[in-house]
Amino acid sequence: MQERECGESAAPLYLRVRDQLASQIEEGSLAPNTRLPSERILAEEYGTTRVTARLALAQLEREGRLFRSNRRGWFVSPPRLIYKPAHDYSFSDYVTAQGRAPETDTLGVTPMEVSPWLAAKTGLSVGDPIVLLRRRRLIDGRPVLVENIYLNPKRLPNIETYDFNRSLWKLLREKYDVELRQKRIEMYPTALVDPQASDIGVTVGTAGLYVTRCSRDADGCFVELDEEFWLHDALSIQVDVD
Amino acid sequence: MQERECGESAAPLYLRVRDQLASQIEEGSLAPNTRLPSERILAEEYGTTRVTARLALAQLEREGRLFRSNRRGWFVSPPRLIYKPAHDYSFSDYVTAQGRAPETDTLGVTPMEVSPWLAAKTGLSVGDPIVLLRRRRLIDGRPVLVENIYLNPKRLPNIETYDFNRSLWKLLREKYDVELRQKRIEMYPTALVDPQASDIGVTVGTAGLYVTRCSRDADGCFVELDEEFWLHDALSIQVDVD
DNA sequence: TCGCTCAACTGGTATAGACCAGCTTGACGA
DNA sequence: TCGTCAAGCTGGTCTATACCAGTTGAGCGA
Repeated sequence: MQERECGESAAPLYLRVRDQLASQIEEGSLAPNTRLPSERILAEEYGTTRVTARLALAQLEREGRLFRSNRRGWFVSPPRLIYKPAHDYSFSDYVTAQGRAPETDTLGVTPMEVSPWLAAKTGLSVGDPIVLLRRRRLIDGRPVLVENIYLNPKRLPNIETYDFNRSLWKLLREKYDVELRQKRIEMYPTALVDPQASDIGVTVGTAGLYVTRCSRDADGCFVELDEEFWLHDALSIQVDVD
Repeated sequence: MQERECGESAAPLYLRVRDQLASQIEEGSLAPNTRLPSERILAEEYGTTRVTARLALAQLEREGRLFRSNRRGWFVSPPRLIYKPAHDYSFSDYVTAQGRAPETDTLGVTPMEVSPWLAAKTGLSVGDPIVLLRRRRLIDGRPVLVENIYLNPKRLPNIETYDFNRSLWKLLREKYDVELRQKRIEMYPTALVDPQASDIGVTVGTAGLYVTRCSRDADGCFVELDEEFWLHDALSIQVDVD
């Protein structure tokens, strides 16, 4: 939208380094998913120390232009995925539609009991049975989110026996004849902490977006509650109303 | 949602400092808007250096639990404002409804011409007249967002002559008989840069949320495009669909 | 050819200082 | 009483260095 106007040498050194890297990204000499030179080399190139180079890199990371892969290096962020949480598209479908390659790992399926927090969100009673499904999703080989999905076994009997590496939405429709209505979506930016950070393979404190969706069927019966922990630079949310 | 399980001394020092501060915030001994001891004093208390203390503080800032006021110190973040961008509530009304005190500053009103970027968003033609309104909004005295509002003077003649410190939404309804339909909302987390960062009074690189809304009236005529730059810890987005 | 080991690299964490710029506060003077 | 100004505080930026932990890739041996 708007670009910083300042190019003065009055700006702090780390922001001048940021500006030079940013313009290389914009002009395309650093393509998406390209790995940058190491912090030590960058520091030397710009005649400064690693601490200052890291400030510049961290600034670009906060802006969503760079990401890091644990102890492997810094990379140029690919474009954000357009994500419409109000729609029922499957992850695979809309990632594919945007020319990217989706993958899904199931991290675990755990039958458990409804906690007070879950009860408040879903309308179920504390102690009711619930099934927790944890998945990790990748785009072009990069993990971009993990999700906790709480499924209502009353509405979805034997749900834990299916294969969750395919589209859950298609599963619900085909096997349980569920048509989702009412959906409440909440989201806010926050930092990723463990266990989500290590599931995604990023440092604790990496910026993220927390998204939660509570879905009910046409009768108002609770079907599933979804908690998603996204990397902050991986998505752009889009919602149409009216 | 989920809390870190680790309390082992194996964790990095800056995360152990983070944990101690975080539990003080949770148990309430550090109330919202309380100022923390200075970085130098915290470093001494925890037997470490300022750099490490700053790592812990920055981590809590990323999580949305602390915020800083330029060269004044670190403060405990108040609860997030529940924000429903799909609704037409006025900022003042929903801030007040949540027991907080809203304020609005008008930063400027500028007639200008539609840029290519704006043309793509609005459907207007490049070079058409448009009015840019820039405002800053505060909650309990803390600036939490700045916004650029692009108003269509064809639909809203003489719009630049009104007082913008009151609700724009009420103004449109009362003076122009506008009833907004169709609304396209997009948002993504990013870092705040100048000029938004200095308008809000935070350091360049502070985490933010970019929200844009494009509104049309019942005839599909473009009314206004809104770009909002929020502090990331100030809000929680809520959208209901179907 | 295949698998393993290990050295060299990466970023992650941490110390110990330094100086600068903006804010706050209190003493002082009009 | 009120405004001014300077001292002392705050965080913001920066240097120089050190060691640790996970990744990578080259080279060796079976």
